[in-house]
Amino acid sequence: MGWPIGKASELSGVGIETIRYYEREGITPQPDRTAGGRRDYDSGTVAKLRFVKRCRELGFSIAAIKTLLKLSHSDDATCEEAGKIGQQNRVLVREKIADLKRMERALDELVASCRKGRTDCPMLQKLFAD
Amino acid sequence: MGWPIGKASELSGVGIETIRYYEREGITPQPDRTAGGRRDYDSGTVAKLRFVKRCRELGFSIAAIKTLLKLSHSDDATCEEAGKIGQQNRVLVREKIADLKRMERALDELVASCRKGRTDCPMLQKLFAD
DNA sequence: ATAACACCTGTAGTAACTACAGGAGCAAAC
DNA sequence: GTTTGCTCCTGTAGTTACTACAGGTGTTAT
Repeated sequence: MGWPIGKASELSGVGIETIRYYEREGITPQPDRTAGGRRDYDSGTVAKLRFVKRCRELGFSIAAIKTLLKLSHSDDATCEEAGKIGQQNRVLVREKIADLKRMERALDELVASCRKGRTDCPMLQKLFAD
Repeated sequence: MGWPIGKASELSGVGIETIRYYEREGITPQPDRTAGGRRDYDSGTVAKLRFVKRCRELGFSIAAIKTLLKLSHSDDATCEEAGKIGQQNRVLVREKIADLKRMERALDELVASCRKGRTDCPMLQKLFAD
């Protein structure tokens, strides 16, 4: 007897509905069931849930996490491969940062001249310009 | 006779399927139709499409863009309100940047020690740790 | 025994598109 | 005048990673 889904959720930080979603999607393994048909989690599956949670917080896609989980349970040297996936993700993260910084700078400029009581709006005008 | 959807797409930079989506969603107005039932765009609607495109590039949500479009066609002084929406969006953009920077720093550290030929992987170990 | 709660399955909704399938209009070449 | 090839039409389904029910069952505490 391990833990029911509510406890697994608490221990891993993954929401109950999300745990069932990960199971449906084949990201985490199907846990045992109790006589009454309820999910019964062992520490290994809880660890995998925690792993998925941390990976998501680092911006990894579900597809990448599936690969990382497979790698982490294979015998061959997988450090290089795992590192590559981490680096690829970092590239994506950096691209997103660059995009958002561009947005921030553009917004700074657009918002700067908006003021109470103006009848024209320079921001809207610039966005509408040819 | 204005332009067909393909030309409107070219002029505005919005993809054809996306133009039809914006119309369905009530973001942009329904254009006139030719005798044959094809969409016939005028310069005003093309301008709105370009506006939506620019707003999306600045990170505005579709809901926010709907409001901005309404504001831009109202008579009362809307500069303050528009500016507020811009500022709110900038806050969201900054939050996203902060999140992504946290991810980037964490990834830097995790990826750093990954190397070819290692049988253990410090990255995977850290992600799996209790 | 009953009330309250945790859990079950299955389905639908979210944001903002994107990608078909299957059909019809239209312009130019032959 | 018809055939080729292109653009366009509607309607529906898929994408990502969840989240939120509805309607029902198991378990625990009083």
